[in-house]
Amino acid sequence: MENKYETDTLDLDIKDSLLQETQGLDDLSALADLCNSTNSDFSGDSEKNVTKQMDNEFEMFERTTLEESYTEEQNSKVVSLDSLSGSIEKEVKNDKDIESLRNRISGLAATKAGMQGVDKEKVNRLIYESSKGSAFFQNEKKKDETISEKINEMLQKYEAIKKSDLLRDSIIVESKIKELEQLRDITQTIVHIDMDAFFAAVEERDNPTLRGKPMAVGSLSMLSTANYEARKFGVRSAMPGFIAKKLCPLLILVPCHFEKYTEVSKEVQKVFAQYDPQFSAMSLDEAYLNITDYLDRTKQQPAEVVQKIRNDIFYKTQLTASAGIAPNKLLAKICSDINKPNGQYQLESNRKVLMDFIKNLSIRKISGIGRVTERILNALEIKTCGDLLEKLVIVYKLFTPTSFNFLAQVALGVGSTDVAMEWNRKSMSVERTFPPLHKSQDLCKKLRELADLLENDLAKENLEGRTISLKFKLKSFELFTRAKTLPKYIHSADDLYKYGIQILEAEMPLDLRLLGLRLAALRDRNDELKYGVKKYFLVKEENPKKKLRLDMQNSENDALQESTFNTLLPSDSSENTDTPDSLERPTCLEGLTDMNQIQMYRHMDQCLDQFTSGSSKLASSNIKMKANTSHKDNLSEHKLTDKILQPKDSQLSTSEIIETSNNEDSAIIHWECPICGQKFSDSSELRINTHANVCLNMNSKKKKNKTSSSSLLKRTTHSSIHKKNPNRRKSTSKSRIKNLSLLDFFEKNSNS
DNA sequence: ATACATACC
DNA sequence: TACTGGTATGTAT
Repeated sequence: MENKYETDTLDLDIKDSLLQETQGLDDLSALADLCNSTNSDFSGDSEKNVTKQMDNEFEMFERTTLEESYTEEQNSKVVSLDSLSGSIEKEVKNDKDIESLRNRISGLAATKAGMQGVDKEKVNRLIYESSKGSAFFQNEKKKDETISEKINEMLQKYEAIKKSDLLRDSIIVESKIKELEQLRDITQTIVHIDMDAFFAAVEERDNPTLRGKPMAVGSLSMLSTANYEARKFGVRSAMPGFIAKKLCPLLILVPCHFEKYTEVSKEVQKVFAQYDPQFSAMSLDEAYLNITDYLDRTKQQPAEVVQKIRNDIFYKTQLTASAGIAPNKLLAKICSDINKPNGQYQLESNRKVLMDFIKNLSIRKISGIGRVTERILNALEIKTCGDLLEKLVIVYKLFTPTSFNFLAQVALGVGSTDVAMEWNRKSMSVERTFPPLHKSQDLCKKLRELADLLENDLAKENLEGRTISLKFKLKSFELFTRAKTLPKYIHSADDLYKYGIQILEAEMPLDLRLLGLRLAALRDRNDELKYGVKKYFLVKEENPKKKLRLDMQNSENDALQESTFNTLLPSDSSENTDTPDSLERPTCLEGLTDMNQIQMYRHMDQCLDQFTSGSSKLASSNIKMKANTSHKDNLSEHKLTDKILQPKDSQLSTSEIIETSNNEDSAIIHWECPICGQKFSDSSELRINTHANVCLNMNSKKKKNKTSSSSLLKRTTHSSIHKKNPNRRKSTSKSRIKNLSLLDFFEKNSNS
């Protein structure tokens, strides 16, 4: 069977060349990006050594060659970019890029061992032809150049730093290392389990005809996963099917059956649950388990337990899995790859063993270090975790604190053992690629489809959100996002469309190949009921017209809030003795019922519509349709958010609304806006916050002067040591933000 | 808060 | 002909 696909010779050649040039992996760069821009495996697997090496081999070719050409191009940029590109153009014939790409990949991969200096001409041709033929390639190339620039900047810094005195920094880094050593926990037994070529394996299982043949799950546009036969040809996950077909003409494409994989995944996860009920699934085919308890209970060895898990999986699903056993997630993940497929690897829970293990480990193996970071680190001559440890001072000087923290942990093989952490979602989105569209009508239709899809998904989890964002991918593959935080929570397709279209229209005309719609700042739709208005407002008992007051301290504490509700509040009043007039404005909190809600809602909607639709008119940025305009031109145009939000005459319109809708007879007044004085008969948190936000936006834009309070909202750059996800419930942090912005407003008022 | 980039599967 | 889709997070402004 193998002969049929002529894999034998290829195999050998590749193995040979790999042995001779293992360090070829060190030269990394772009073409991998070009052929594989979005990362890696869907059903995340690489394979057993031989095939794995083959993958690497292809990558190696792609990367080294492009690296060279880019470097060359960049160097010559200094001299004369025009002359160079001109010469390339003359030099190169317009063969079909398809053909040449195939030739290069298969041909050069097979002869890699001897092809050192061979190919500059060929490579130039490849770039030229691909550039000419494919917007995708062009875009990737541009991205790559941006990275190269960044790297150059960094290297310049590096030169400067090398000369400086690093003693102080070394001490800091040393203490950081000590700190991490203290933190190191090797008492846990963490397992990372990863199904082998998951999607493909399921398809093979259900259709044995496919076995032994190169096969991939996906379409001509994109593959999810390839089986091991296919991988021998260089076919990989996240590769477009039409390229895979060129690498391997006999490749069988099987369409994706996601529901089926989900079903199988459930079976697999049942097995996981028996060994660790708290296991965390990273995707359909992959999970972390902490089997420490299980080992204690059953007095078994890790390796035998993991073997059992894998047996169970096979028994239940007829599918194989690979596993890594290690003292933390970072290491377990790496280990699961070592004896893949259908194998496992245990890393002893011993500091020395583990340090030796990572010493020569390519940084790229670490989850979280992708090709960009890899390139950057490589530029600093950091290729392994050992290098990383050695050069940690440099890393400290050149990277942000967050990145340094992460890399320091990597360098020491320190990782989280926290498998049970619950997850909660922060956003929900849908996006679709289509043949480029430019007619606004068509685009609107697409948006509508997305809105319907998203509404559906949101409903499944009973979510609503107030930050809506659109994603645009131009025909040229350039990517843009536009987001807007609304003054109210939304979830319906109508609302998603209504607000989405405003953003979309503001950017037209567009020539898009993809449109995406996302909703963030989510909360459960019941939260509005659960965390009622009392949280934000406290009442001064002795005052007949009760006072409104911000409650920052108690916003998260229902019990406390309950108890203080009928008292005047503020424990923090001492520090806020300078409270502005606005706080003294009488606000009625009597009878927290929801009378006249319909009218209220109508009013708010009008108010909001006024607010938001006024904004879209002002927006006029156009995402460029042609490659003529430069990216930077574009960037400057993006800064129109302020304009969008500028209320201008919205003050007027609001008061108009007040007058029209605030019918004296009908409304029982429950509260009065401390900002604009508007009276409301509704008491729900959402309405009040919604209104407050509108007012805040209007008023804060009116006053241009910034106040000290804005520093409250500023992020602190030097943040936590270990960026562990605190996983707070959403509404908590959000309440805080709201309170802050309200406070912000009041302080501004007091200052003016 | 927004835009964009990187990363993961 | 044809280069994904969903989510999180880091970085810069």
